[in-house]
Amino acid sequence: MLELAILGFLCDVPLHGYVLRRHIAALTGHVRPVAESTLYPAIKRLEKAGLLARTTEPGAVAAPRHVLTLTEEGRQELRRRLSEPGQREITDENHWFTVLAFLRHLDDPAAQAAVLRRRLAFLEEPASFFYDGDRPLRAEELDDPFRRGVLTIARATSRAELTWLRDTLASLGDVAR
Amino acid sequence: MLELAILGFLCDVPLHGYVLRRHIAALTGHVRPVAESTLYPAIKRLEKAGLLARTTEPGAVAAPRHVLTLTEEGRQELRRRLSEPGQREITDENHWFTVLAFLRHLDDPAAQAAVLRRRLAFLEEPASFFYDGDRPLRAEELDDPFRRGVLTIARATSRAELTWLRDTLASLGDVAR
DNA sequence: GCGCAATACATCGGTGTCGAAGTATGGTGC
DNA sequence: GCACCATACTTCGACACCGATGTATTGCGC
Repeated sequence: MLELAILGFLCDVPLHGYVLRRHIAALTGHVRPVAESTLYPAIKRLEKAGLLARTTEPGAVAAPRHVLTLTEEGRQELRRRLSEPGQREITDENHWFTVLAFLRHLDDPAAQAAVLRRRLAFLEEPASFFYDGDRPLRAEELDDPFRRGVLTIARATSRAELTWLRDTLASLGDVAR
Repeated sequence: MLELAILGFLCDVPLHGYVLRRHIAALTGHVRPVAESTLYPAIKRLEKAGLLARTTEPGAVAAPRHVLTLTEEGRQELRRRLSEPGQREITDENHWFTVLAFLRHLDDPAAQAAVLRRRLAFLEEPASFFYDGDRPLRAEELDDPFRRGVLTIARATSRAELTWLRDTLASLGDVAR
């Protein structure tokens, strides 16, 4: 998720670590802050893997800055991660939103639609948080107001996302089935 | 989050690891599966900390089962974690839902309301995923349909949750301010 | 009688993440 | 002139988490 965000931001324009950090903080920071000591090693990993290159510039205001540029391999890897996301990227909203934030970098509408369809399939299968044996419980069946809240909120999210997914798939020229 | 779920489930009734695993899978598994090799060490941690006790029973169907019971310290720790959740528990929906799933174990309505108010405060402060400088961008201002989706979905979730939060706070006898 | 799934738990190496602290520079307030 | 903050990046130890693999038992289908 973090690596995807790094690749995604650098795909637009070269950045140095500090600005990248602020970009990532804006994207996911209010929900899940990223520590500096997580970001910089992640950058190193990606650099070591040849996905991004670093050129040192004298710091405009402070310490020397490492301007990071996505390599061609990095660009390919970004497209690979976007077109073949892991299951966690599909099911976990935090990860999913990161995929969505950069999905435009996948220039093939069919490939974009394929990713959206995976999320659609996930949302369409009946799943709950609370069960009576194997039977998913509906909000109305719960006494607990807090658990009822979970289902109420999840349902609202799901509904909004299903609508958006179907609309967007249609506008991508995807044939509904 | 995992530890909270373990404590929460065991607060109701003693369970052995395998059943606990299925309970947790039902609660959060469709979004974020928990590996066996994560659950059992977590159980050991909690046991070592004196939060739960283990009694070995001959397995009804297979290997001997370790029936886990929450100790009095465990019960206190659960209440502590519920009444003073970390910031991540408030901001990250995955964690927040786990808190909500067990918030009823906090028997004081005022304490429950205090937790809900923290989430309310978080949702009420203006935050986006995408910015133009410091100014949060609205869905309508985005060209990217996928980023627009993120904002659309997040807004729907936020709206539903705010409604639910205010209703529930009112029914808990909490005075709106 | 054999394979296979489900039950039930344990171990282990690799790695991602975090908190805390450290280094260094330049600008601002007092 | 000095503290303090923002910029910009690094190092380190601790540890939660994961995938793979192992062990053992019971019950089912064929």
